Amino acid sequence: MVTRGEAPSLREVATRAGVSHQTVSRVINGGAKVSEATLRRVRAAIDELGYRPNSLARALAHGRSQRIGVLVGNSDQHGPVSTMQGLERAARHHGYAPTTYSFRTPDELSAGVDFMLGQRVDGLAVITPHDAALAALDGADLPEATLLVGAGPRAASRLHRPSIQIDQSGGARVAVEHLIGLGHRRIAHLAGPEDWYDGHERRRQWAQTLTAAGLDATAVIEGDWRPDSGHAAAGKVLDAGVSAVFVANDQMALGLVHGLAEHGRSVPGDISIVGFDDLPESAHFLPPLTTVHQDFAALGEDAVRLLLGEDGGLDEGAPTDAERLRPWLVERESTRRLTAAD
Amino acid sequence: MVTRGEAPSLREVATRAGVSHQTVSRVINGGAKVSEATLRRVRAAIDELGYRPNSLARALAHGRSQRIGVLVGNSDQHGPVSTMQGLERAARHHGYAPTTYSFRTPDELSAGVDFMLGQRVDGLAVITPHDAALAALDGADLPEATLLVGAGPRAASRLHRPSIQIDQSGGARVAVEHLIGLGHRRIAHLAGPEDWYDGHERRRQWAQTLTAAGLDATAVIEGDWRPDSGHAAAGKVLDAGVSAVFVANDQMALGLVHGLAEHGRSVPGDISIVGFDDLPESAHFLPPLTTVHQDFAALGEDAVRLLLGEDGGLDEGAPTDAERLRPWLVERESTRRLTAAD
DNA sequence: CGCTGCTGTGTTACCGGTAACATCGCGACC
DNA sequence: GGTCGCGATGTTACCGGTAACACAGCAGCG
Repeated sequence: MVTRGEAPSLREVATRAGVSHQTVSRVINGGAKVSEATLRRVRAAIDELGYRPNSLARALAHGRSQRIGVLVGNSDQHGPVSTMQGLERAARHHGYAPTTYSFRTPDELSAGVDFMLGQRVDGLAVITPHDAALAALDGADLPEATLLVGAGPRAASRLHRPSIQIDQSGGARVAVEHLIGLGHRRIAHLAGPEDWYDGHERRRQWAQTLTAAGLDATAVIEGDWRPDSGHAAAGKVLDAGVSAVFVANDQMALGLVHGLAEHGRSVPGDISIVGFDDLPESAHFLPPLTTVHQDFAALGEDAVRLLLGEDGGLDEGAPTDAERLRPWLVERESTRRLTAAD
Repeated sequence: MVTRGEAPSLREVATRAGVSHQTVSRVINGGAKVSEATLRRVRAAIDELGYRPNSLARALAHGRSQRIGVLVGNSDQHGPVSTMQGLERAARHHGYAPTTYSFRTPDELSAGVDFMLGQRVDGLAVITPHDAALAALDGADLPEATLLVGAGPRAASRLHRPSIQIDQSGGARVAVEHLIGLGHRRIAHLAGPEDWYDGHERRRQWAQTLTAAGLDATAVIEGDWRPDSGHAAAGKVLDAGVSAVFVANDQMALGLVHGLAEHGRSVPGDISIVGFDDLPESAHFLPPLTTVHQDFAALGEDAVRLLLGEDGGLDEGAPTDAERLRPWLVERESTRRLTAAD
């Protein structure tokens, strides 16, 4: 059973079992009518030779590769990585092997599409909320079965492909409403880049929620998602004279807390903070961060379902399970209620 | 150039250009002798049809898939993920397409090996420092060209495959020596699980460095890498009556700082802490964490070089560039010098 | 001027599977 | 008892490339 060197082929198994190669094929694929005796002989030959079907040949022969391509951008961030992993597991669960390709620049994304086309993947998921990256897809001839993950409906309609994403604006709303509910009236936003779908949506909904509550929505500081930019924003946050900040992700929230500490301000004593993402670390920040949790595993699951359809094809009509992809607030200790004394 | 539906094959291009399919093959592979005129005609046909070589067919035909498999365990941790990404980029740079498969249990690892065998990958990298996972490989028939990444020499020799890893013990040594140099005499270790190669090595070297300095090396608390376990260890750390702790990774260090804060202790005021990994967030922890930085991109690079060899085969003789894979200390603010007053 | 050798191109077989159809043996039915 | 029908198996072609070899045309050479 242990074989070194060249892998045995189906015909070698056939010879050894004294049957035709087609019969072996029937055995490994099951279902077809094979007599009990032949079945045993073939199985024995397979074991003795350590035979393993060549999935490349199989893919070539019946035209479907049983593989999906996953292009993922900015794979140093929690969101994309988690989505990718959720998607990978879900794909495998459906009998598809994911091939991933991570890109950093629009050019690399184009190269990734080319690569996937060459690989003849049965479906393609593009995970990125970054408009500039998505722009690289404008001219490209995407596979029919392409799904945009986290890119937002605008990019989706431009590229004529479906998209799926966690409800960013719902997440932003619960975050801001939480702060309002605690009595905060002056609430800043430390935003992600405007040309990221999630950055854009969180900012938009922050403004809208404040406006709906009759509050001022002008204190916006734009960061780049990284902790350093949160750290650098501390001065501006103080200048804005707010009592609370809705930060577009946990990494920047961490940097901001750090920066505020350097200015002698404490969280939540002087300023309340709500983040977004709920990193594994966020529960142990000082103070533990109140944040918005997103279920990336569910996103990956739904993405695969949407991409493959129940019958293996891309089914545009299938509505995503919106309830399931709604993020929720995780209350910890970085926010406090404003009292009469404030 | 934009094509929908079935992708054109090499023979269709040939027909359109009025040449044989072999000539088209020569054009796309370059190198061979093709006249200027035919070259142009074929190129034109390729463009018009939007032809793209089918990499599956190619792999099948000349027996090498130009792909390497990457099996990665515990892909929720910084280390494995970073290694994987470094490896992915390096592989692509060498003209190989990585197929990744993340596993959580030993069984999934076995399934992953099977899968990769079926995919006929030219090389296989197994990224995990976890002994229990590696044990699943004992009976498996690994491809000849298999490289263990981060598994340590013991597992490597047991499986008769080369391994590569960052110098864990060197990293632990600089961390502990840093604390000793600051005047600390009672230094605990918040360890990773003993059946992880890196956990084991860091612990071993912590003990050895202390012993070499004539200090006591008995205060060990074992965690599970996650922040929660660091948080839970705070009480035990205090009971140990130490002035410093070498923590086996940054996540647990974060949890520990949090736990100590709940006990009214500050870092580095009461206790100095050194972590390991240098997460993107660690510079903004409160206090910013002194830690050991590992260069995972370089590890991935070297891994691919080792796996592919300069000539494409696995070259066991090639020594890894030890200098390059030595981690280094990043001094920040979680440690302080003990003074006469202490 | 015929042979040699090189250049450019075509032909055929093959990689390892699957699909479609052909064939064979045997029990059931009229 | 001959024919039908079906289950079990074999044969052949094909997927889309690459490899090895064949072959035509032409320049260089003795």
